[in-house]
Amino acid sequence: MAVTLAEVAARAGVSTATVSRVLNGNYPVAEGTRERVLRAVAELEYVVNGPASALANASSDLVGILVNDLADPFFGIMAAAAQRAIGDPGPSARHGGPGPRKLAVVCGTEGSPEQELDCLTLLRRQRAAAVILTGGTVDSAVHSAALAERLRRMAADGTRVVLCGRPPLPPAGAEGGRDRGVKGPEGPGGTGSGVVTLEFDNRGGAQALTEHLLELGHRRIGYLAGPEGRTTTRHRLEGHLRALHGGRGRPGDLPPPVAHCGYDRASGYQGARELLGAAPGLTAIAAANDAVALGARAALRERGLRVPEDVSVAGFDDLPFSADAALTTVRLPLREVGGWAGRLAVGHQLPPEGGVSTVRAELVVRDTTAPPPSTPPTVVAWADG
Amino acid sequence: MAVTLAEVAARAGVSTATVSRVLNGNYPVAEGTRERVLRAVAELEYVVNGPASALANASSDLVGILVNDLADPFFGIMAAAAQRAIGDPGPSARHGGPGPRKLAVVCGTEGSPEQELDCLTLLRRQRAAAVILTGGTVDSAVHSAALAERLRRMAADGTRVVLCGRPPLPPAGAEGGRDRGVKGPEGPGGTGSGVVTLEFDNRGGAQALTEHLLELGHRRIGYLAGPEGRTTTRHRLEGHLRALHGGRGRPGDLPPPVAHCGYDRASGYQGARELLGAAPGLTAIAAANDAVALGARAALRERGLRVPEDVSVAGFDDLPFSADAALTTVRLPLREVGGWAGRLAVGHQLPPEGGVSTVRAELVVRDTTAPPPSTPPTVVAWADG
DNA sequence: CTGTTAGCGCATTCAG
DNA sequence: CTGAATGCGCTAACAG
Repeated sequence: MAVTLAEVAARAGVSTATVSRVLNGNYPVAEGTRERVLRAVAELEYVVNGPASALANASSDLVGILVNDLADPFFGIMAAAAQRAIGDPGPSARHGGPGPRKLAVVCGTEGSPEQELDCLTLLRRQRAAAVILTGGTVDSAVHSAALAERLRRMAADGTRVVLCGRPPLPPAGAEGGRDRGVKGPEGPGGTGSGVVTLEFDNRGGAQALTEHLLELGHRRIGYLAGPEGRTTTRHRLEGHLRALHGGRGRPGDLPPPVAHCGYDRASGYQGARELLGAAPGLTAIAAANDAVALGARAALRERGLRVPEDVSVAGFDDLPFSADAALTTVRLPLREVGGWAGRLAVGHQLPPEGGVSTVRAELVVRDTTAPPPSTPPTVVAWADG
Repeated sequence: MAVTLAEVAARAGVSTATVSRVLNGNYPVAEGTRERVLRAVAELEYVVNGPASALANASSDLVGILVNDLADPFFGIMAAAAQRAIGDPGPSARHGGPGPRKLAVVCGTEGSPEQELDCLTLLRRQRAAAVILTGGTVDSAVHSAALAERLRRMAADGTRVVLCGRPPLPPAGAEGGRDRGVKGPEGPGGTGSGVVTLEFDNRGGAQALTEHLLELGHRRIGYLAGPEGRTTTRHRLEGHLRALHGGRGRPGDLPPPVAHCGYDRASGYQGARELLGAAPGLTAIAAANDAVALGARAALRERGLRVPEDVSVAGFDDLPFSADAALTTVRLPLREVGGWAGRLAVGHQLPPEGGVSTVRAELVVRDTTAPPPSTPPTVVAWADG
């Protein structure tokens, strides 16, 4: 059904071994022979059979990138950067040959642990060379133990595993299953498991943001957290609370107003309405991400509140549209980290010491935050229930 | 390095063939045997070797989804829907077994023909079961001929090919290369090439939108087209011009104000400034997509123009954030079409008659369009050059 | 119902 | 430098 190595060999008047050698460029071949082979390849429009090749040398050239939400630019940006880095020939492009370029593929998991595991299984089947898991995950001990187990096994089998924007795996701990005799040459030592982690400093970023709000003079700050039970949500919330309790702005006795919602704009809109209903005196709202912040801002404006004159609003991530909206937020170098993850996945770059690196988040102050009004803002009733 | 079928067979006390049979569930196996095998599989945590399997039956369970921009929700939404449809067991899930679930992977091409071709090569190598190409492409005869050639070859080799939100392939035409003897059993007849197309009615949508503007009374309508040389850009622009020239609103002698820009929000912001500079009397701006429209709106507001009181603004696509922004736009059922494409790719659904289906675009009127002001809007100077 | 036997297309020893 | 031979892990005929 498709041209094979043998046909090329026949056309070039050589053996399959020779063709294989020129194609892989990892073995000396006479120039003349080489040319004839290349010509035959071109004429026949030969394309290597990936599966056969993968079978023969026990590994494919495919790298999986797992994302929680394909439609969210937060993931899109990282995935695109990682993919670009992976497609890149890399520094080791010594031979003129095209080299074994990898195919980076992204899979959406909808943030569900089950789908994440499923996806890993499918990639494992394909003997993927590496997998990159992006973004936070469900904040559950059993899930993370299962996932860690699985990831460690893959790493031990030679698949490179990189966590990107996700906390490190929990320690091997607990029921460390029997070693099934199979004990191949343990891969790169280093971090104990071969899994490398590029973690975001979500706590630090959120803390810095809330501190900024406190410094401006805000004392009653609402927080729109993301969906409950996710690591990113929790870490950012922790940072927020730490700022509240640690800084000068001890906000009295009232518990800090917090509402959970989704990570999308519509959720932010809804969440802001709840928050205002429950805690009317707010002069600022910090959100778990930019989309939520923008939704909140829309809700505020609808209620007749000006941003930032009456109420300040801030987000997290600094996605492209946030700059355009002049949103105060916390910048995460998504593109850079994605590229880094990609390079790690294909071995173009060495992992950080200890296998874990924490990526700093940087406060970006723009136009949606300002000192609170001297008199509490006037609030009109909602248009509807 | 990994558990193989043979090991499972040994553990279960059966032959490899039997194990293969229970795993594929496509052949009768005694209940007792079946159980033993399944147990062995579980105990050994066996995972099929994809490449080996693909090699043995000349096709893998992988489906490629090509998108122009991973970070753009326009593609994200379609890709996510397609992926979901592909992961779905489908209507033919007769056996309780997990069945041959497909792995849908998305690859970003940055809209570049070269990368698109590269990506197809890599997928071809993997013997992908199907590929879905989403979104418009470069509007060049040579590129589309090359791509068509390639796609037809893949289709002939048994790969299912579906075009999603992209115009149909040009006819086999011109230099229809010699048939290299290889003439496998021609796939599904129908459209001649086996390539199925789900096309968006970009012209019709754009036309309807501009007609809406004309009906409101606008006579001087600016158009923010997307990047030059792309099919989507051209089709939408054509629809706009058709409305202008065909309808009641013959806009006098002046050529319609059109500016090209990128597909992102920042481009829309920039483009709107250009447009206003070149054609000051505008009372409405139609944009190639929602992101551009929102960028334009930001530029207008910055200039002190109210939307829609002074100037109307409209987009295209109806992405989620547009509803929240109350943007008048043209709705494309991205999720639905993506799902459809996914089902076509895995054969869960039959292709449309003739292999081509045009998906209607629907005008969605919201709050950013209104009749033009009775007196031309007052325009203040830009803050900077 | 189940075991045996061939390849699938390629990379790689091992000889020349 | 090159060719012949072997096996990767699995599926698909064929026998039993």
